Amino acid sequence: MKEGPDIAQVAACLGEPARANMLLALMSGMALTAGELSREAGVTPATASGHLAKLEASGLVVGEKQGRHRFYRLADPDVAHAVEALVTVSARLGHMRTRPGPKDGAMRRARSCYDHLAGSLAVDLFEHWRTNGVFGSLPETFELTRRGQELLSERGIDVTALTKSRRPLCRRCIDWSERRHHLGGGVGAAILSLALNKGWANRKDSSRVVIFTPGGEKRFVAWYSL
Amino acid sequence: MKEGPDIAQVAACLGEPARANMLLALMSGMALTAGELSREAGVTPATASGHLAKLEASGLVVGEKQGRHRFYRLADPDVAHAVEALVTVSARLGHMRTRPGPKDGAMRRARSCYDHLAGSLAVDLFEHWRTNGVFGSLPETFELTRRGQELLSERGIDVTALTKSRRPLCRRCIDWSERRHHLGGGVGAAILSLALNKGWANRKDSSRVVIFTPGGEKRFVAWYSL
DNA sequence: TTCATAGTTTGGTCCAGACCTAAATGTTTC
DNA sequence: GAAACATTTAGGTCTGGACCAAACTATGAA
Repeated sequence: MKEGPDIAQVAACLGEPARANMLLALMSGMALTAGELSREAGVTPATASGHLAKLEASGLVVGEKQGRHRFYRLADPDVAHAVEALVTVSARLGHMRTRPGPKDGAMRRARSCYDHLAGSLAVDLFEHWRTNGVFGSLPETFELTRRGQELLSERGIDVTALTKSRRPLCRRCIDWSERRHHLGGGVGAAILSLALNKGWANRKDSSRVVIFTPGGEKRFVAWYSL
Repeated sequence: MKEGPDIAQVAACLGEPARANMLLALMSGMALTAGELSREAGVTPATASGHLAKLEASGLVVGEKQGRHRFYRLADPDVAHAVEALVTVSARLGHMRTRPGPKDGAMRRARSCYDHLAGSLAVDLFEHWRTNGVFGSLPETFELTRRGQELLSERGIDVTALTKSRRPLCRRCIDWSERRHHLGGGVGAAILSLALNKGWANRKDSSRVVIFTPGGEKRFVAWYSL
């Protein structure tokens, strides 16, 4: 009848409290089992199974069987981006379910966005690298300059390995607390896992907050500074 | 009970075909009356009125009374951004609302989007002018550069008359088939009517398809080329 | 004034789909 | 093997909400 994609089908999937809760839980980037997601959503495993089948059929999540578990994760960064956009709208409209609390500050400072780092810390990093010529021009997805490649390699990120993946190396991603861009894509993901591996930061379980230790934050800033 | 904004409430609003169609119609940035939106959505005015009340209560659209009409428009750019993100996801998943038909090719080439031109031809024009400095910066609505004003006047568009109207001179408008921008606003409308008046193109009745004659299309491209 | 048009409210029908329990299917551990 | 756990399927209930017709309100036109 009309031109254009059928956004209602996708939106309807998101517009169900149980499914929305599952997707928000998956926004941390971690794959979760069907059981964990059913608890997250507050429904029985049977109901959750139905929801997950629907989400998978719509292409919003992908499931992978592993032993007697089945792990689900967001299908791709576009989905995460859409969820973030909805979060932005509903946050702006004051449909918050929690009041701003102590955790909120930490959330604004650093959190995971899908599988990379978001928050003011991540925005600072992006800004610093951008003004220092690490990236070329900046469309939605983009590449590293030669200088950028060297800098990252020196800092322990295996750029050539990342290049082999089909995933874009760098992607700009809007940060909803800062309203500016931070770095996503393969490099963004590598940075978050590096910070976690070095012990500079830890995920707060079952939440998107990433907590940097006092020393860890200093070392992280030193690490990315040029 | 969980942290975070209540995305389900907003998503549920979008997850209803009638409401989704209304929002997509509003993505052009133009304010539309309740009646136009009811037709766009394919429901009776009564039903549409209920939907619009819901959309307004959720803060996705704002309505403004003007005489015996009531004009609705998207509440703010964040809403447009969320809709775009959903379009991206659903387009990638191939959940298109159209079935490919013979008309589809013509439709993709040129059609009317309210009162201005959309489709690949319109996107090309916009792209060409943009890269040649006809416009300044490009927020939602924007102005012509001095150069742009001269170019349009030379080409038979009375810019000073358009300036007098309250309507924005230029407006970028998302093109559904191309997923890029084309030109709306007063100038966009003037271009379409110029093409029709010169006999380069005709509207196919009761459809949005605009058919350029073979010679007309050549002359149109020559007309806008710099 | 009276008529026409735009929009909303009301009342009622009807169906999609969210939910549960119970039972079936798989997988790992003992 | 059997027992424990994870997940899916089957069957059935029940509610939210999408829809329309008709009545009502408000504005503009004749």
